[in-house]
Amino acid sequence: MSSVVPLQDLNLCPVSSTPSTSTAADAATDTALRVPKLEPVDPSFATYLPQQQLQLQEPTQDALFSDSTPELPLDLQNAPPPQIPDQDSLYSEFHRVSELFRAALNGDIEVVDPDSRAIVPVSSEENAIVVPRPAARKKAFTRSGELVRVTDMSMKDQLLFRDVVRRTRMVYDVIRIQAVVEEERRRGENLGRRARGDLRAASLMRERGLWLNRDKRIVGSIPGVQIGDMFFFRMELCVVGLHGQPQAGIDYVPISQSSNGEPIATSIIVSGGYEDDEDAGDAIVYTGHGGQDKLSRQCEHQKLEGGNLAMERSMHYGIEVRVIRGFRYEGCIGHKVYVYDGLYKILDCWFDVGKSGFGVYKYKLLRIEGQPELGSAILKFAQSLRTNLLATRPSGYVSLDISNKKENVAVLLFNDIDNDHDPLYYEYLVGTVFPPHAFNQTSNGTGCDCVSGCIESSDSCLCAMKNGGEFAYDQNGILLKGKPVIFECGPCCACPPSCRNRVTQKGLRSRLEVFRSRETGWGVRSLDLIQAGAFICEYTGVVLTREQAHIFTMNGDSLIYPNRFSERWAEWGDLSQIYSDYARPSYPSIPPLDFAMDVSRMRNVACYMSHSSSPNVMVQCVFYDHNNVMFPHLMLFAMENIPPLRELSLDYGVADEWTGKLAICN
DNA sequence: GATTCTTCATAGAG
DNA sequence: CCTCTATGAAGAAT
Repeated sequence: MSSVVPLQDLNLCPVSSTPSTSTAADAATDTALRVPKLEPVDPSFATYLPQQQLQLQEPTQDALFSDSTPELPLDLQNAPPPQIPDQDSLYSEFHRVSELFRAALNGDIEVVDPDSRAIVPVSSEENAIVVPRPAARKKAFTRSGELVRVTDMSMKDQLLFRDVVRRTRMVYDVIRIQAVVEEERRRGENLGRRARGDLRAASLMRERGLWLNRDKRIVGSIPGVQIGDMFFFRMELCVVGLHGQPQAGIDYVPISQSSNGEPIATSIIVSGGYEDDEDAGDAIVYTGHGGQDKLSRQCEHQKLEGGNLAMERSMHYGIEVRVIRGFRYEGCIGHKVYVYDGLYKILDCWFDVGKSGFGVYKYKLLRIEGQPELGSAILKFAQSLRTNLLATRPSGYVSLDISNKKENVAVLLFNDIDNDHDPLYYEYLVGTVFPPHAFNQTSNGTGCDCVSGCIESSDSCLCAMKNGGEFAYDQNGILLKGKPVIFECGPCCACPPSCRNRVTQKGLRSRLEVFRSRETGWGVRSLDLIQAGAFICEYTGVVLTREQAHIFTMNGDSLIYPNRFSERWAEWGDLSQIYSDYARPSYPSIPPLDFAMDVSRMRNVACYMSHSSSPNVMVQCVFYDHNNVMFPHLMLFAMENIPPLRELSLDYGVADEWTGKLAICN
């Protein structure tokens, strides 16, 4: 069970800032010692929790946002008083998300605390006439200043919050990408400033009350955000609640909202914006803000105010700070990536003369021990692997390409824990082998005739029509929306290979590595950062019809049954609840998958992926070389940003004790 | 409350 | 590569 530790009484008991090697949990205990009035966890919370979990057991994207979603009432000041008991001690973010789901699932909308930005009923007439006043909105959207620390998360809680965060980020990403696509479609291919999808997504989600963790100011880790998680935009950090400032480097509770009149820092971004920073990973010397001109040149002395004072106060009270690092990163959208690196203690603070000759405040931070490995260090390590593999990791590589150049990117085989070389003994299968009659359909001859490339705005592209009048991918090959099936352009199309509607047929793009682990046997990870919605690889095998599978002599568990994969694509990209006027085209569907795949002799990377009930990879059915709806390609896409060297996982859709991978590969 | 100020963004142009 | 500029949004301060 989770509990919330209020920090509001911290002014009563200042604490000397001794260097600490404690963990976050220890830190909570420290606070408990310091704060005489530690509020007990609300008993009602205990009964609340299981209910919450029940609510979330069958979450669908549709359920997340009901049609009757959230228009805020015009005048929040006159709104009825909150009906929520014990609002102070309840972890209200938990509550708010629960209410979203409850309302969406039952259609039964309750009045909830308007300050929590949960669903509030509004009559339809009001809704129709009124444009909400900005002022009213502003008030409703302000962040709380109440400091809490979330401790004692059970495994169930962690999975729950992980899922909430994952889906929130998925919505953010999809709005962001679609905003850019729409903007381009509207303007045609004309020049002009590109739409800021990152801003658009954030503001839209803000209107809908979908920003997380605004009801409390969380000290320490954010539920559902893991060390090493990667983000491409500062606004996304705001949406998740990891760092609430869209530009500023220090996030803090301001004096005006602080219970004791002192500002308290909760998170910082280390992004190289100040020349006096010194970043050694576990230890950081961080520069305060201020004193810069418009060109980011230090031109005057910094003052001990705002975030600078907040940092000093956090040090004084021994409050840990989240650290997010920003890097330039080629090959990703925006060319910048932000990595959550965990919690740091502020050990020291002093006023120093910076390189510019002007005075700056400096803060010595040390990473709290006992946390998972530094995400940014892994990123750098992976970068080094990509440029100089064997120098970086001299031993452990069993093969530098198990595909034998069949894939356009080498697939590595790594094992540094035992002598198992198993994956070497299978023939590498780049594409699924379908039975010959799969290609004998009359519909095979259909393709589009967009000689100069497919443009979906024109009605002439047959392939766009087949996909419900739109393409499945953006210009970077990112999946916009999961569908029962996707038709890419194929050999019968007149469009060039550069056509936007050809993605999975081009094969691997990221450097994958099959690796041996003590926990999960063989697994798969990537040396490259994989963006959410990106194509990863096909799940290949030799297709057997039901009859063939039946007479097949082998043990049935060694076959892959594609209809068992859980249909995660349905969670990806459905925004019909965000845009109320969103026209949902009717997508073609296909009959239930009725074939098995033999991977006993020929296989590719995919079958080494581990099973997870909260996977980061999903299956999407795709056609490109034939149109026989009985036999789609099983294409794997990233469901979230997958950091380099993090294990890929699939929901095989079976009971946890049965994993396809284990049955097949071990 | 409304307005001003600040800010370790972003995208594109030169 | 770099440097510069326009646009932008949130939150803190006033």
